[in-house]
Amino acid sequence: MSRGFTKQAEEIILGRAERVTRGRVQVLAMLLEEQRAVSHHELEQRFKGKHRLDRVTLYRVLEWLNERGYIHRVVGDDRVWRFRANFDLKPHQHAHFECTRCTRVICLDDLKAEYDPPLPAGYRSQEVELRVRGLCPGCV
Amino acid sequence: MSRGFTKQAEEIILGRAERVTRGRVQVLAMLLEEQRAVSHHELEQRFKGKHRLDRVTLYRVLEWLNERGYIHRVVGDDRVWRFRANFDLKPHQHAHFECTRCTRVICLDDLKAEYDPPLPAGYRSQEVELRVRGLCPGCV
DNA sequence: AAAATAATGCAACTTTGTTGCAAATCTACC
DNA sequence: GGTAGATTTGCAACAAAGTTGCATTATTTT
Repeated sequence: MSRGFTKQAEEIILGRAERVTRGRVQVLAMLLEEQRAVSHHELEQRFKGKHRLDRVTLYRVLEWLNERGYIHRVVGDDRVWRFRANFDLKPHQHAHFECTRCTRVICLDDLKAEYDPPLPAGYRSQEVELRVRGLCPGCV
Repeated sequence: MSRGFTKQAEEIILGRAERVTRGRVQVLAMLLEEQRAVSHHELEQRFKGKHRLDRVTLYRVLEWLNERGYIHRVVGDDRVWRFRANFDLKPHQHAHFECTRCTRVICLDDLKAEYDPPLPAGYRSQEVELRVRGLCPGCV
C-alpha cells in the first residue's frame, strides 16, 4: 500500500478530530487505494503478515468508518458485506454492479442520482440503490 | 392458509410435470398468499405445529422453487434472504422497498421495467434491481 | 404393486458477523 | 515528555443463517 493513501487516510480522520489508530488509517487507506467494494474477508487477508489486525477489530473499524460516512457498505448476493471508500461525502444514493460469476462488486458512481422513484402512499424513501447484476469484463 | 392457494400451487407445479410434494405445494401456496417477500425464518414458524417441515428441507424447497422461477429472492440489509412468488414469469427486473426500521420488504412491481442503465464498456447486464430503503407506513 | 428416482430429516459443519471483558493504546493536559 | 482518563484492541465465546452428507421416506414410472 502506497504511503500516499496512508497519509490521505490519516488526514481524513484527523480532519474531523477523531481518534487516529493504526487500524483505521490502514483500512481506510486500503479502501481509498482500491476503487471497488472490498469484503471483510479480503481485507483480513492483508492483515495476516507483518501488520496484524484482529478480525473483530477489523469488523469494528469498518463499522466505525461506515457510521461516520468515510465508507459505505453493500450486501451482495452471497450475503457478504463489501466496503468502499466514499470519495464525496454526499448522502447515499448508489448504483452497484455485481458480477454473478466472480461476485465482484463495483460501484457505478455515474448512475447515482438519476432515479427518483414514485412510492406507494405512506412510504418514505431514505436511500435508493440500483443493483445491476451480470457479467464483468473478466467473466464475459 | 386457504385451500385456493394450495390448489393453485399444486397446479403450477404439476403444470410443468415436476415432482409435487407437500413441502413444495405448501411453501409456494404461502408465498402466493402473501404479497410480499418472506424470510426463511418466518416460513419456518408456520411449519412448527401440525404440518411440520424440516428447516433444511425448507431451504431446499425454496432453492428449488427459485431455480425454476416460481419464486425469486432478495437479500436485505440484515443479510437475510427473502422469498416471493413470481406472479408473471418474465425475467427478473425488480424494485424492492426495504423498511429500515422493521426490515420488512415489499416488492414495487410497477417500477419494474423503467430502468435501462448504461454500463461501462465490457459489462453485461443480466438483471436489474432497484432497492429503495426507508420507512414503511407502519413505521413512519 | 414394485422398482426406480427424487425429496426429506437429522446431525454436524461452515461462514459471517457480534458481545463481553481485560489489556493495550491514544489524546489531552500538565 | 509523562500521566490520567477515555477509547480501542485482542481474545474467547457466542449467534444467526445457510450448507453438506447420508440414511430413510415419499413420489412417480412401469
